[in-house]
Amino acid sequence: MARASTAAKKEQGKTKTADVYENLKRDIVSGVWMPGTKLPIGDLRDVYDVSLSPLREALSRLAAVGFVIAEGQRGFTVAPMSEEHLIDTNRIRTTLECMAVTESIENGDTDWEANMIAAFHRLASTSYLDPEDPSSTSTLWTTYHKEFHDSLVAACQSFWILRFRETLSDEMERFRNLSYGFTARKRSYAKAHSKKDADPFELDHKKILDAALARDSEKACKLIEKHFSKTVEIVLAEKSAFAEEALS
Amino acid sequence: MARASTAAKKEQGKTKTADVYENLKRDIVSGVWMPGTKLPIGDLRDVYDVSLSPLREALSRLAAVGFVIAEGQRGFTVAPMSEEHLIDTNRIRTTLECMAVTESIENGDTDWEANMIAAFHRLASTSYLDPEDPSSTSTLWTTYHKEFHDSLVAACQSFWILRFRETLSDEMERFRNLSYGFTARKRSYAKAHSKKDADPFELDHKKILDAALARDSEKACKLIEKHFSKTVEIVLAEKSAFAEEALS
DNA sequence: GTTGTCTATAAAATCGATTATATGTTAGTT
DNA sequence: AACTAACATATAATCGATTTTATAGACAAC
Repeated sequence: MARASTAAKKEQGKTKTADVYENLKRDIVSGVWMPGTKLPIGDLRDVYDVSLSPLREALSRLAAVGFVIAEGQRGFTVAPMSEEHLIDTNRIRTTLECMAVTESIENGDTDWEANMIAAFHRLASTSYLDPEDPSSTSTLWTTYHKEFHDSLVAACQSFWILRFRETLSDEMERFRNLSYGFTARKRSYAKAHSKKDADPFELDHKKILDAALARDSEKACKLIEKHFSKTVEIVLAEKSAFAEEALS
Repeated sequence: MARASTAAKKEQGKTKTADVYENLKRDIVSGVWMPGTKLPIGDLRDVYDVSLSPLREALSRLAAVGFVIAEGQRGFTVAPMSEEHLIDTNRIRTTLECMAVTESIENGDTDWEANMIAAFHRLASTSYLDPEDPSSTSTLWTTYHKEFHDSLVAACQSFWILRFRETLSDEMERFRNLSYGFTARKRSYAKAHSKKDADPFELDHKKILDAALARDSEKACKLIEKHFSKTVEIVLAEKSAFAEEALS
């Protein structure tokens, strides 16, 4: 069976449900639980070290969001992935993300600008590859990457756009993580560059940042669209883990 | 306390969680549980006649979708409503709905057309007002109304559009149900028309249907946008229940 | 050999009881 | 009177056990 990255790790004030939710989601997005795989609550209970109630609540939430499929009387399954689903996810994500930046650019104040610049700086200063394991992306980079993109849309006022957008961002991250294309790309990238170089997307991010600062929403949207479709192309470039049949 | 419309009513094959989910959602959308209201699990347990587990699972799902707010260690609350939220909901809903019809028009076959026509016919043949209580909308009309709009987008292939769109449709129904404007409108409508007349939106629906059948997506989008904003105007026309402070 | 039914087993769903956390109240201090 | 601390109460969150439902395997009938 797949080895879950996280067992018990409860922060203060949080509820166990919230913890399991985060851990489960992280493990699904990072591919510990593969698409289509059965999620036997008995096993999960042991792995995450909680009782059924918080576990099932977390699974229910994940099912409502779309990362998990809940079938009555037949338990939970990791949401499957496919090429069509990738295309769909990227398409809707792009649309929503463009709406989000556009609004963000309209509403953003100086603090918003400052936070974007700060987020970009953190991202640009972080090694793309994990120093310990140059075949995988640094978790810190992943965090900062997410935070940078979040900072772009932080001034968007729309409750629903932000909510939907986040779901789709996470789903795209799952595709990235399960993509052989990305893995292969990272290997060759590691060979070409020595150590703590800039990441291969840094130029993209810089351009997007500049467009946002220039309040040029049209340009920002176009750049984001390109940035996103580049990702899709890499994912599609090689057969990917999400295309395999689910194994138990 | 508010009187929940439904107690136990379990269909065969379904899980209790799914039942409570549906009943709770219906009661929230129909205003039995008002926006901002606390949802004490102990009380709900009695009202819906289930134990904590399925109840909390249902609440978790509702929280993930956005109809309920879950605060760690402080339980569940009905999602609040406001004018801004109404505007936002309608705006995003309109965008998604237009994408959905456009795609549906691209992909729809003769069956799709037939189902739309059938759904429209059912809707047009149903009295808008409840014969028993002419101050409220007939539940049958509400069902057929939803089914008609669903039929329009039924040929849309996008998983995410359909999913998000449904959430927003339900949220808009909640606004309609809690709107004094709609209530007032229904009263005057009941006076003007005698009995089983066509509903006030029938012309709108007919136009939208025709545009869809003519495969004119641009026109369909415009009509839908108008149709939706008419609803928003009515809701905003008078002070509404969702604008009141939540009472226990 | 295939199909169908029954049984045994495993898994999911649900319950009632327990524990942990928050909230409200009272008493004590300045 | 205002503030704080300790307690009591109410509510939420969690657990372990029970019940229900699905699934796999054996056996019988055709």
